[in-house]
Amino acid sequence: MAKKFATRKENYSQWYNDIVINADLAEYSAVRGCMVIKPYGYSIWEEMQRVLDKKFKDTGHSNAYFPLFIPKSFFNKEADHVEGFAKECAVVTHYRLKESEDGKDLVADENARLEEELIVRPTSETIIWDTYRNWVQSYRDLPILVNQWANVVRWEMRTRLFLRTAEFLWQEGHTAHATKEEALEETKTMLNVYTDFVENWMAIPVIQGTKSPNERFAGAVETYCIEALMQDARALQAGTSHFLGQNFAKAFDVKYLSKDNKREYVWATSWGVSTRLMGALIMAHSDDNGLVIPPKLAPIQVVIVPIYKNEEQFNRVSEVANRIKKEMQDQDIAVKYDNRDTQKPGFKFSEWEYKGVPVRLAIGPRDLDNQTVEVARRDTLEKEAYQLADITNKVKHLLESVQSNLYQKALDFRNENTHTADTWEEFKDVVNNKGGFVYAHWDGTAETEQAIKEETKATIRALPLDDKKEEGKCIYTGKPSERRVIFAKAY
RNA sequence: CGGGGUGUAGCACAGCCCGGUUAGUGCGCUUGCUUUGGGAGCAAGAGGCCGCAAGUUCGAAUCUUGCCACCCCGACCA
Repeated sequence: MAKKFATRKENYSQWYNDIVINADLAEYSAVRGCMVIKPYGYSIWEEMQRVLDKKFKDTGHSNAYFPLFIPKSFFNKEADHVEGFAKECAVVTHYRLKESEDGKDLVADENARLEEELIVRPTSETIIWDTYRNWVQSYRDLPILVNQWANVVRWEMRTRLFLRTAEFLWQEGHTAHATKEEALEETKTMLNVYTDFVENWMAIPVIQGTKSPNERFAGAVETYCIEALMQDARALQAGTSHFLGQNFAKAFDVKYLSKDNKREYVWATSWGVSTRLMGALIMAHSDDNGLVIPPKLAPIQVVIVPIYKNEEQFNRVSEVANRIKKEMQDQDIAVKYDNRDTQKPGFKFSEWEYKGVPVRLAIGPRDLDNQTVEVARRDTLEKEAYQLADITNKVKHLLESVQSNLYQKALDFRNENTHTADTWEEFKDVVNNKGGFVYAHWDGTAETEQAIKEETKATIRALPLDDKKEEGKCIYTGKPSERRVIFAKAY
């Protein structure tokens, strides 16, 4: 009998938590709001990093590393930026501990107070732009195309594994350009990199758009985003790419001398994705049997489970299993032969299924006699006996098929959960009873957006990039509108 | 920061109201035998500052006070 975990229908957030914990992805730590990412979970993140890092480098970027700590005064320099992040900053005030009076405890040494307090970075724009000032003098120094892989801290009140934790891992790209056009192009290039990654590796369809002023990154002129839909019909922002204009260049006085010998402020972008993508991966594909990982990001793509009654059988099965393993490794398939003799086959089936391994092979005495392998695919749970001959190629195609099937399923789901609304009543009905993305007219004001949010909890997820102009009336105020925007309840 | 809840074995919990032998149950763990094509069975074991501190009492997991931590629901957010 299978162990009982929550199903999506019963309790969606419990289902999510069960998967994170029982698939061995992460666990709560001793530190409030912070998690331990366990080896299996981290290996998925490493796959994401590997793919993204290559894409960044292929588009001309280099990695660098900037400090974890940021002098408090840096934060004051860009007004919107401070306002956006001040409420969730961790502050370092002392640099030494000492024994307390009663000798039972350690306390911050009041004689070791920092002259200037340090902020633990919630994002690195300020420290980076303070640094870039020294890197830029001439147009010949531009562009600067730098990315950093780092941890950041945002002191959240309520946290959820991967989706929102006080500390999280991410990458942040920070670029500097001579012209506005070039910076804008960079912003869009990186949005496309993210789109390509999320759609073709994570197998999650996304909508590209820009953010409304309310949802825009603190300090950005324009925020581009990709929005994905989870299985509970809530939206999740999967990545953002910001056009920062000259805001940070002005705040940190970063100027260059142009060809015609004029002092000009540089133009900036920043862009990032975080371990939150792990949450997206889980919620987009997994089912009531556990995690489902798209093959292109699976740390283990194929697991081989031997079935045997005695040592003699085990040896014969292992011989075949090891041969298949070697053959697959030569074809760059990540394969694991689970030859533990401490667990039974049924246990292994369940375990690997719960951990989302895309393809499972089982080999037992019957297969040896018939020259077959039992092949099970995780996405559909279908099992089929394959002839042993040419198994590697067949599995390779199967992996491709799983990958595209997952994408198609996610796309179908999104299409089924995308609606339009033309009146306020209709809008409320869709948001409350159906969920999903709702295309609706909006008068373009922050007040209306705020009011809609307060009454329905739905926010504007994106002003889609590929939309067509369409005359209409704002669902809330009835004022004229030129286009539909996408509303949804979001993570 | 508001409202609610919980701290007892690695995990999930019972016991507390109504104080009284050696603090239990399930899962997990160890050992042995039998098993092995979808989470095995039987038997024998190991494992506890009952969140912390003080108080009441002959006696506290249980009653009182204080503290701490975490979880859930709201406001804020990638």
